[in-house]
Amino acid sequence: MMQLQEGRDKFIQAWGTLGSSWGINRTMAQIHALLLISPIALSTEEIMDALGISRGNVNMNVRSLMDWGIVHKELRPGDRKEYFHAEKDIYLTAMKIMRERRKRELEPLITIMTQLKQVEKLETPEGQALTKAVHDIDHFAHQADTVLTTMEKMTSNWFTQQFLSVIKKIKPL
Amino acid sequence: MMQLQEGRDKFIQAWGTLGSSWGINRTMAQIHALLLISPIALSTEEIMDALGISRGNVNMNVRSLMDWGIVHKELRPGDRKEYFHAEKDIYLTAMKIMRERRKRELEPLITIMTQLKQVEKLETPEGQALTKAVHDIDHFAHQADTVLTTMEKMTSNWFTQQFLSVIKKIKPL
DNA sequence: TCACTTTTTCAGAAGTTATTGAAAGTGTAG
DNA sequence: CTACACTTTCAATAACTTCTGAAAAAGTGA
Repeated sequence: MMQLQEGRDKFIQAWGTLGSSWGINRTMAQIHALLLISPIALSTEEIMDALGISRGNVNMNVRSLMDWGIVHKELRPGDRKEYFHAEKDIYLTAMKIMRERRKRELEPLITIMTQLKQVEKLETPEGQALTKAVHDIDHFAHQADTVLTTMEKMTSNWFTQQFLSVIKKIKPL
Repeated sequence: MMQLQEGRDKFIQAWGTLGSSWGINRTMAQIHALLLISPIALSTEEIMDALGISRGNVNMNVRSLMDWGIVHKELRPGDRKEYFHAEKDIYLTAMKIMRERRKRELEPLITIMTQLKQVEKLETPEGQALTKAVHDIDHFAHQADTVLTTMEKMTSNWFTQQFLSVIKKIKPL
C-alpha cells in the first residue's frame, strides 16, 4: 500500500510530465499539481520549498497559471503575503485549458488562412493544390473553433452529464 | 494579389509555427505542409532542397510523419528512390493526430492514476485532497478517452457532416 | 517621510531538444 | 562478389527554452 507522501510526489511528478504534452511547461504543471492536492492555499515560499525551485520561477509560473484562469490568488486579512489555490473542478480546468489553446492555436491559424485566400488563383496543379489546402484548413479551423466555443459555454457539469451520453448514442459508421 | 511562391512559403511557415503548439515539431510540420501543397510525391532530396535542411533531418521527420499515419511512401517502378506524399484529407489528418495524441497523453495518464488509487486512504485533509484529485482525474481521463476513441472510429466525412450539427443543437446550460 | 516586506524583472547559467553531416548499413543489378 | 544508389544512424554541436538569484520596483504601516 502506497504511503501519502510517496503518492503526492508521484502525482506531482506525473502531472509535470503530462503537462508538457498538454502545452504547459513542466514546472507550471508541477505547481498546478501541488496546489490541486493542497487543501489550503500556499504562499510563494511554501511552493519554493515544496518543489525546490527559485522564487523567480514560482512567480513567473504562478502568474501564467492565473492567466490561464486555473489558479487564483487569495489574500488573508492582516497578512501581506499572497496565497494561491487551484481550481479544484477538473472539468472546468480542462475547459479553461481548451479555451486558452483555442485562442493561441486556432485563432492565429484562421488569420493566416484568411490572408492566404488572397493568393492569385492559377490553373496549374501547384496553384490548385495550395488553394485546396488553404480552403480545407480554413473550413476545418472554423468548424473546430465553433465546436470548442460551444463547449466552452457549457459548464463542466454539462460535460460530465451530457456530452458522453450524446456521443455514445451516435452509431459509429 | 499574392503570388504563388509567396503563398507557398507563407503556408509552410505558418504550418510550421502552428505545428509546434500541436505537439509536432517545426520541421516535421514544415515537411508536412510542403507535401500537403505538392501535387506530386517528393523525394528526400527534393524536400532537402525545398526547405534547406539536412538529409538526416528529412529522413527522421518523414519517418515520424509516417508513424503518425499522415504521410505515405510511394515507390516508382524502375526508380530506387522513395517518394513521399501527404494524406490530403485534412479531417482524416486531424483524426490521426488526435489518435496519436490520445495514445501518447491520455493512456499514460490513466496508467499513473490507476497506480495512485493504491495510496492508503487517510482521513486527513491532505489524504482526502489527493484521493479526490486522483479520482476526478481518472474519471475525466476515461471519459475523454471514450470520446476520442468514439470519434476515431468515425470517418472524416462524419465529422464534417454530423458532429457540428449535433453539437449545435444542444442547448448550452 | 523611512524602514521594512513582498513581488517582479531580467541577464546569464543550466538544461533540453533539434539539426547536421559523415559513417555505417541495406538492397540491387551486373 | 563488387560497385553503386540510396537510407539510416548517431555523436557532436547548434538553437532554443527554462531557471536562478540578485537587484529593482512596488506596496504598507508608522
